[in-house]
Amino acid sequence: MPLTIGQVAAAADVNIQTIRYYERRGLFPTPRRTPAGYRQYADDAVARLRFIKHAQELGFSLNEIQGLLGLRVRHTAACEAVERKTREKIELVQQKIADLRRMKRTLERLAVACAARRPTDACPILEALEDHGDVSH
Amino acid sequence: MPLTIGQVAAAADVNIQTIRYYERRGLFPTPRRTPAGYRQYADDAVARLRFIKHAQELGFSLNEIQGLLGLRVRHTAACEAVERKTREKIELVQQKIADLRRMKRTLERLAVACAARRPTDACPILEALEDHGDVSH
DNA sequence: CTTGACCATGTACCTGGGTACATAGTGTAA
DNA sequence: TTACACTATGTACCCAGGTACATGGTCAAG
Repeated sequence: MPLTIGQVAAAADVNIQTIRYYERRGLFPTPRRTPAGYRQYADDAVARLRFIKHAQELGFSLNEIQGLLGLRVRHTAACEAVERKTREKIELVQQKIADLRRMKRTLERLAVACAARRPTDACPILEALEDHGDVSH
Repeated sequence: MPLTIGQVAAAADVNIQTIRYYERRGLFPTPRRTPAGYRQYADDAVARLRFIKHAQELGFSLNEIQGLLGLRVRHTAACEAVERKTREKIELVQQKIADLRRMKRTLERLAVACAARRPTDACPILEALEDHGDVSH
């Protein structure tokens, strides 16, 4: 027995508007309608929303997720492509981690300099940020 | 001798529109004008833009940067506040790194499962994403 | 004195990922 | 049958951080 959009939204803990937004974006297939025009969903709609949310948590954009969902059509044949995309995403995530670590080291260096200042010194953090030199790399 | 907005933009490698945008946002003081209405900047405008860019690279939003710039008014007195904000930002960055590491571990687990699949299996990555279980944590 | 590069303003547009609101139709339970 | 919750559509709005465009004034060189 089919679900209404509200039931799907509640089950997946998502805003109704978000489902319609996904439909417009092409992330969600256009569902069957009741004679009155109400959208009718099967249970797999909830699974699809969960898929999208999980993939988002893993750092995939909606466009990327759309690609992943598109690959699902022919399951076995697509698995290699999905794995390739996953490995590409791992690379990106690793790069982000490296950037943030660099950022963190710089911030720590600045905080330490600040803590070590003599009372009347100018703020070393602000000066470092103004510096012409390469603060962040 | 004062600089035009175009000279400042070129020196800091920033779009002219961006400088006016910063002015609207309150990140940039309203500069003196020539009789014809042209903005006139001193050299420190370039330093200010570099400050903003460096701080952005370090993960500060424009609102946060506005706060930092505001603190510059009374230099020595503000240093402690700047240090505090910097340490808060370090915490946030550390949190982001931890999130990304978690994300990376999950992606790696999925990629490995995918590589180990038998030819006719369904794709374990897609199944894991659909799963009701906790994929990302 | 005209041409072209620069500057001014205001407004609209962009990406990403939605959310909100107005207005109208529907379904159901007391 | 009337009240209320739910759904439909279309449109506008939100955040951040800008970018682009239209229209007009200014300045310096030739």
